[in-house]
Amino acid sequence: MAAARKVFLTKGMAGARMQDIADEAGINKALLHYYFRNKDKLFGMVFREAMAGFIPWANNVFASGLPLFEKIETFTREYIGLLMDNPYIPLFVLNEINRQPEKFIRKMWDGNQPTPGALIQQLESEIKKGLIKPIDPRQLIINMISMCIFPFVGKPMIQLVMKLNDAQFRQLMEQRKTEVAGFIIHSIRK
Amino acid sequence: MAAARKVFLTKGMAGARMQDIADEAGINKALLHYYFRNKDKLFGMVFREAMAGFIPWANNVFASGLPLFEKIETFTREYIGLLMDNPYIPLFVLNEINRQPEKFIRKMWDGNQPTPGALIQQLESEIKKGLIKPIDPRQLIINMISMCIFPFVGKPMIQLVMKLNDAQFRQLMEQRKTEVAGFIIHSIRK
DNA sequence: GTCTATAACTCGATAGAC
DNA sequence: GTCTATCGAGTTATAGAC
Repeated sequence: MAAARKVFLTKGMAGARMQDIADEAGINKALLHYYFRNKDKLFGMVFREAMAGFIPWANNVFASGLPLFEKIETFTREYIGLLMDNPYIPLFVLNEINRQPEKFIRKMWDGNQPTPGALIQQLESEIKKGLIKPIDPRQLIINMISMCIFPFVGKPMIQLVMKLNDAQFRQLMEQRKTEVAGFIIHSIRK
Repeated sequence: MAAARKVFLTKGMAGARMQDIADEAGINKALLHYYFRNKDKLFGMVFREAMAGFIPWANNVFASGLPLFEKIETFTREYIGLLMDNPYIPLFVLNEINRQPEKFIRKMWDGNQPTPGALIQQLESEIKKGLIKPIDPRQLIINMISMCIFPFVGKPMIQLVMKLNDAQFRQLMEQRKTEVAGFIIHSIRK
């Protein structure tokens, strides 16, 4: 499974070879098929595992009883931390969802959906009370998620354009753990 | 070329088949090879064309003499507009850069790089003068690009979670053309 | 469980007729 | 230029010995 994770995450479903995975695991193709039956099943396991590591976690933060600003700080800080440890997951997941939307909805979408509903209600409530500037809650959530995830999807491009080595990129992401929340809060605070 | 564009953009290099492209174009594989020699050359043309539509354009806006806030408004509004017309480009490009970084730098990186240098200097200057709140210019640029591009990379996920059909998603993006700049400017204005 | 050998199939690419 | 037919490499998957 560790070998499959590594190969699928970096090469995607279409680009990965069972031989690559077998080599990575130090076994041969036949044994790999013996364990996992076929490529589709193995891929499905890796994919579901990748989603499972993020969605329930995000739901917990969204549905937590934290005050708005603390919730935003917690989400961005911990989400970016999670992505620093799993930088290939976003591109992998987004890719496969885009390439096979029907299959994804049919087979992978198992009631464990991300539900930003609680956060949307919280935002609407605070706007109503006049505590923060008016903004479409959906736009704010898209902004927050974008700023957390995109740097990892665009990592090679960012490193190239800004001339950063891996250590420098890592430092920039470390900085983002607090910067992103600050950026959002500055924008909506009255 | 139109057929190749369509197939490569949606399926990627590894997932695309010459047969798919031939079918899409209404010809056969042999003729496709006759025109473009091989898959790699055809892919290269599509890829370079995809990059060429965005990078020189971004450079022009970055290097334009516009005042800071107008520059941000122009960039976000027009970039999102461009992406609404070419929604598959970002995931396609980011994917191939991630999968083959060496090949990309060697063959595709032809001196036509995006150069946010002018915008970085402008931000540093305005911060020094005390006209906007202090912020790392690199983080701000990453934030801006993230909020423009990510919604298109994550489109199927967003539509699923927020229960939006294509028309509703389009409307949300139309709204973003002004919302994103407003969000940024609120955050850095003193 | 683990291996070698190979079947069955897909896909890029070419040969050669028209 | 355009087609049919086919080659040859690479890939998933299985058969069968140990």
